Amino acid sequence: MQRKTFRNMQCPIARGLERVGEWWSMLLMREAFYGTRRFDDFQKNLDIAPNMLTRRLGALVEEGLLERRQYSEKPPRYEYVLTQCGRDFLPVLLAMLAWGNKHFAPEGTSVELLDKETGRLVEPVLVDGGTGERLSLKRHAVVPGPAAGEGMRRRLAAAAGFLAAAGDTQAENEALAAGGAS
Amino acid sequence: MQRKTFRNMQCPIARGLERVGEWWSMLLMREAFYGTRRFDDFQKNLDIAPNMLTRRLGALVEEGLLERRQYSEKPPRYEYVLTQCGRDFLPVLLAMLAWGNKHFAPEGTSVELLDKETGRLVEPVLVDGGTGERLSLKRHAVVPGPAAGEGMRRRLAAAAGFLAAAGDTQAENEALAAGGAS
DNA sequence: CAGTATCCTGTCCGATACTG
DNA sequence: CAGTATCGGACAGGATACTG
Repeated sequence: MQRKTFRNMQCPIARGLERVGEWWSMLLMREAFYGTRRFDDFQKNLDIAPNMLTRRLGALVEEGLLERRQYSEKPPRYEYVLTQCGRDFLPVLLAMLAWGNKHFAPEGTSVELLDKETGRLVEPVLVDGGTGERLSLKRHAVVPGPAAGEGMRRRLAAAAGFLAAAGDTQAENEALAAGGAS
Repeated sequence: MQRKTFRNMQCPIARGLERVGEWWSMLLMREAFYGTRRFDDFQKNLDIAPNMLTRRLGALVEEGLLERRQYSEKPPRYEYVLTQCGRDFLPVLLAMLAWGNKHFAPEGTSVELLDKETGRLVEPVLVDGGTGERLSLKRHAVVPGPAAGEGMRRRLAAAAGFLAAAGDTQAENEALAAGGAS
């Protein structure tokens, strides 16, 4: 019973983790966004063993993040391209990128986001698409959705109380808004 | 030599993964944001074995995401609270939440984000804090930073070419902007 | 309540060799 | 070029018992 399966859990984060929780999965996704499509390129760029690559690639295909597409008849050749679901994963990657840059690059950043129009560096921030407001613990809360079970409702009720309270303190107040490099 | 260490890699995503890549780490962080501070509460809420909890909690403390704080003299009692670095991780969690809700909740969502002022659901979106523009493959690019080595520069040069090209296609054009539930 | 101490197992991952 | 086939090791994770 090595690992519990999170699939049946209500938490969307756990469900997401179920698909990209393996060590290589997110790195493979990063590569896919960099434009890598071929087995061989994945292997060279990531320095991953071929059998592992086969497994992870296969898993991502099965989960619907990548699509295995034949691009040559003879010899038969396949490439791996992002599906819509896979493309929607990009924000997670960019949030990770921002976080990594902010906290784990003491000697300076190696990868950055650039606004090609202004030529300035991008500061990735999470906002509400509807209002444009930065997500903040003061204004926003985590609430149960329509499919939430009884247990989840109780959990979130407790959490909501905390989040509201936390919003009152200055430190935690700012926390939610800060997405990346200050 | 079980797993390669990503610590020395230039990629900020890999570096981040090094801290929260274990299965339980992100779930522990989620719990911390829900307000869980005590060992026992983590255990009950996550249904995790106590030895594993000790290990993961200790790792997160060591990585600087959590702080172990004594809140009682006698008997000595400790609690685990988010550090600044830990709080800055929230955007990643929320991006995951949005992605999970969008793609892996066929029977409806169980956890949602609410704007307490308007009473409307939040649509988490990643934007450039400077310009307020949604991140898009058309307008934004990944570029090497000051600390990028030669290898990284070459990699990103190739990637930038692809991303620019991808920005021309409609599907991939929209992809970057969509953070969560449409 | 907040862990520590053991023991066990699954599997993630690495290394290497081989194929159409 | 794009994988498949084996083999092994390390460790994440589980179960359970025990302590101040």
